[in-house]
Amino acid sequence: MAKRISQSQIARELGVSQSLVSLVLNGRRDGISDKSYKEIWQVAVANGYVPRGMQPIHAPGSRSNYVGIVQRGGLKIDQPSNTFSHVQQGLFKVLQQSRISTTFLGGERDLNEEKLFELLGQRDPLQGIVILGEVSESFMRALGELRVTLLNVYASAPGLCHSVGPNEKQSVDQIVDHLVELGHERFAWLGGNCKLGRHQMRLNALRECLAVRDIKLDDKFVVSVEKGDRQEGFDCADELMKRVGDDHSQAPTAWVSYNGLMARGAHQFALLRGIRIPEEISLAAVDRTRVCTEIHPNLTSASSNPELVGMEAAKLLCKSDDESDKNRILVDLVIASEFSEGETSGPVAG
Amino acid sequence: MAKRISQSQIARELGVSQSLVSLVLNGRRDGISDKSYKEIWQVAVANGYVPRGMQPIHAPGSRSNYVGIVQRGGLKIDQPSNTFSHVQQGLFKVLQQSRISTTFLGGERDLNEEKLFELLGQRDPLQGIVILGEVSESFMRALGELRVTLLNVYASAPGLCHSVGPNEKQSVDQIVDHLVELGHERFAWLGGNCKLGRHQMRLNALRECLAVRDIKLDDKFVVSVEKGDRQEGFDCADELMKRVGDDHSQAPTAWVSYNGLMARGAHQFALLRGIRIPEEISLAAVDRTRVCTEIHPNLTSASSNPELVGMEAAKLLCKSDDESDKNRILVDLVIASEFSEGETSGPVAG
DNA sequence: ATTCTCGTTTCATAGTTATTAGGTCGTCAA
DNA sequence: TTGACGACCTAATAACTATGAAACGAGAAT
Repeated sequence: MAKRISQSQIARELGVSQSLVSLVLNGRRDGISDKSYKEIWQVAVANGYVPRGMQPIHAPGSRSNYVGIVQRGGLKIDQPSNTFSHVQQGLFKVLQQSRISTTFLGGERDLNEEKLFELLGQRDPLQGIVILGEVSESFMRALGELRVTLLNVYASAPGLCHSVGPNEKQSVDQIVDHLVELGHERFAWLGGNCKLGRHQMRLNALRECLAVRDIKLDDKFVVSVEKGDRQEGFDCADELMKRVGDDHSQAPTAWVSYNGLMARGAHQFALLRGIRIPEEISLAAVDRTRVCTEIHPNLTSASSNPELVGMEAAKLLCKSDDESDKNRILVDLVIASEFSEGETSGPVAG
Repeated sequence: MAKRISQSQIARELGVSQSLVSLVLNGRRDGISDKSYKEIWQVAVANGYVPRGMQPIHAPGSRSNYVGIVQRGGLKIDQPSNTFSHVQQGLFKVLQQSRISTTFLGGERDLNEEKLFELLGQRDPLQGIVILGEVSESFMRALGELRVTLLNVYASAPGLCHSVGPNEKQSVDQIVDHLVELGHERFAWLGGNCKLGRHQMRLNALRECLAVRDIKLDDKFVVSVEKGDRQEGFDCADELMKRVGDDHSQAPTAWVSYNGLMARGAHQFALLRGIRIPEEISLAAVDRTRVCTEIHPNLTSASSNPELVGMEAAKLLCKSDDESDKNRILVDLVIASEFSEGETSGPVAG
């Protein structure tokens, strides 16, 4: 580690006295020329001068004023209508009671190890960082280098940090239960974000929940695409109907979609094609965000309440420093799923 | 001003040596008992010990590490699909280059003067605060007490702070121009957030733009409601069609909506009722957010790009301290509007 | 009991920073 | 020319902090 620079060195470099440097760096302005003031600060900062006596970064268990937020790659701040904005709302609700505020650090793509250090090096330490969604392991390790409590929501990084997530199995089970009770036996899957583990979890859960009830999910009616927005829901429904073709006897009567946004897209597709929901097709989504109820018809849906996910995450972060460092026990919370019957599901036709 | 406390005083208070205090406050952990470490930090912080050599606050043109964000009442973080998330994206884009991050302070409702002081009293000062939307003057004054640069987007508080906003007149003019060119002469307004000045500005702009072209906006076809979300668009369209009644001869052929969300709601209403867009009705929105293009049909729309609004706001904040305090000149920026022809507008029927 | 070891703390002092009284150098008016 | 003044800066030194070597004390090993 290079030796720290001293005020005297700064003074020598500029040909002034150490006294002057001291005065300037402590903010004295009267009786000091603007030129000196600026030059001295400039040299001080450029040479990485740091104050003596205390490095606030090392303060233990001091509640910091900030919690950082990092998003998985592929998301930008301006596409938030999904789950994560609810998570943030939950975080905010709890954290504001401790006068902690949340700060957005960036997305997986915007950040690398170097940038993270730059970003966090100089300011007061964060209470923790919440990672929204699934990020690469290398990225997670880079975050780990920061020696800050990490917490991953809607994804887990086993062994690397805490996590809070939804109960996918239960959500899908609630949906299937409801649809089977209505008489549905032929299901379709409208899948999005298919590269994410989350998609696989939901689809697998669907297969298993159907299997338990002696129903097989026909691969022909499993449509999955890369993203998970409204348009993708529309496209999936389109593709699904193409696969169904003219033989309607075996066509699925219940569509389960990866999330609420896609369900809305699929619903719009149905409206355009004159497919009546819920009379002909029942539509349900694994979701519990605002999109389910933002407009009629409300979506039949089940998932863990993302606001609760955020609230639990916040509680975990607030607690984390009481015991902290020693007992590095990682917590994985699974939030219970809630089911809501909407206007997009009904008894099977005929 | 009270005299600053020294390491030796901390040491005396705890009955340890100054050396130990020095080691601890510089973050040394090996060979130091946890008890000492915590006690020393605790006393140091409690007594307001500050490091020597430099007070970064006084650095000239020192950028703070944070910009605060405050939302108008009536919005929560989890209902962001609208304009402001784009604004935040723009802020982020520019600010991250200066290693500044944004931090959410709360909504107009969550905050009062006292809370603001609590929130900001102890941490390093903010580079500035961005106020999203229209807030009460008393709230704005409370913010003013913080002695931080303020900037209002999508609203202006004349004489109190900077502002950056869209060019409503131009947006509406572009829309009207486009629709009139297509032959439309009978217009309807689907208005939302009617209590906000923004709504009035847009509606007035529409009246004026039509007047210039010798078209009168029939008050019968001006529908305005309190909120401005998808459902409200649906409801407005519903109400509008009720007012049209059976006499279709004078029915409006062009619907202009307050924003994109409401246009989507109105579009869904049209789909349900079998009203064909754009064949029977042309639909346009004052908007430039993702909602315009998130799914087909793209909306015909015009407005200032909210991301640009955010970017300009960020630039203003970064600049604001170079000259800063002395010349307290308030800036009001108006961002040019962009028009985009979508799939929801077409030549008038007949 | 003695010696060793290890974790913790202090001593002693070199290295840095704060502060006050005073110096230098233009400028301006008598 | 002179001296008063103000803006800017430094010398000198008091005050504070950092750090390697040494000390201390509680077990563990001999």
